[in-house]
Amino acid sequence: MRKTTSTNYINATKLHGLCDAAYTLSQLSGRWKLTLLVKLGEGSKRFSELKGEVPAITERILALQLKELEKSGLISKQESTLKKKQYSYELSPLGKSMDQVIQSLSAWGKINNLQAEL
Amino acid sequence: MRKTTSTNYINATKLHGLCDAAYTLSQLSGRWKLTLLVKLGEGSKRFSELKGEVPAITERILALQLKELEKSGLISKQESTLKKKQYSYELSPLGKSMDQVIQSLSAWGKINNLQAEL
DNA sequence: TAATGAACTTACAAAATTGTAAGCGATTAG
DNA sequence: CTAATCGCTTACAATTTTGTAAGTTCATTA
Repeated sequence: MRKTTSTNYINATKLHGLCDAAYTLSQLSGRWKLTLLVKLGEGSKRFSELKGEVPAITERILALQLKELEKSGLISKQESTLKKKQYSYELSPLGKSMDQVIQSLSAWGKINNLQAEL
Repeated sequence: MRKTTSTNYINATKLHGLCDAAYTLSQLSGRWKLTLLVKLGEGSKRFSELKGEVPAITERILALQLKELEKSGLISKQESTLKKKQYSYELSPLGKSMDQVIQSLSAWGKINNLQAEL
């Protein structure tokens, strides 16, 4: 939980007021969020599928990041109509509207991320 | 300084290997970096000008973020030809190549950052 | 019905980032 | 010559993020 009285928190808020780009970035901040959005861009997936596609993430962090993405409205969680207690995650319309942003980020990375040549 | 043996560090590296977008994001991570790039997109500026335009940042953090941006090659630091010990910062070609990314981030924020309506 | 697996949660610890306060050397203004 | 300003740096503390390890609940499988 964040302390809403800390300078840190207050600064973040101020920043979002004066820089739209920084606001967008804040919605994506968290080690794995962007990658999760990319994966969910391929279609809806279950918790364990995501865990499988991003092996290094721990269950705790995966749950945490999914919850935050849900809270910011970028993804939604659905319960299967067939089986109870079986969920899947998918991009919400807001999440889909990030498409252009994600494309740009990927494109720049593709050109400049030399490490990815491995 | 980052500990290159920590799981945290190793995970970041792995992630950049499997997601270009995440790599790009990592170049922008740091509370104020993106906003500094936006400001420098308007033209080259001096340390104190940047401090003036982003009041909440402290000198320590400003120096830190500028140094990191320089190290990742997104900006460059020039000494004035007229006066010694007077520097200015500007976007490097690599920094300018971020233009499309920054545009997307700004555009999405403009639409979705309700807080900016203040 | 006991065992298994999915999707988490909890308590804790380590690491990373950000902020506070003060100071310092060079240069410039007075 | 002296004081003020610029562009930092240092030592330290608070905050935030990320990871470890273990446990829980419900539902399906054997």
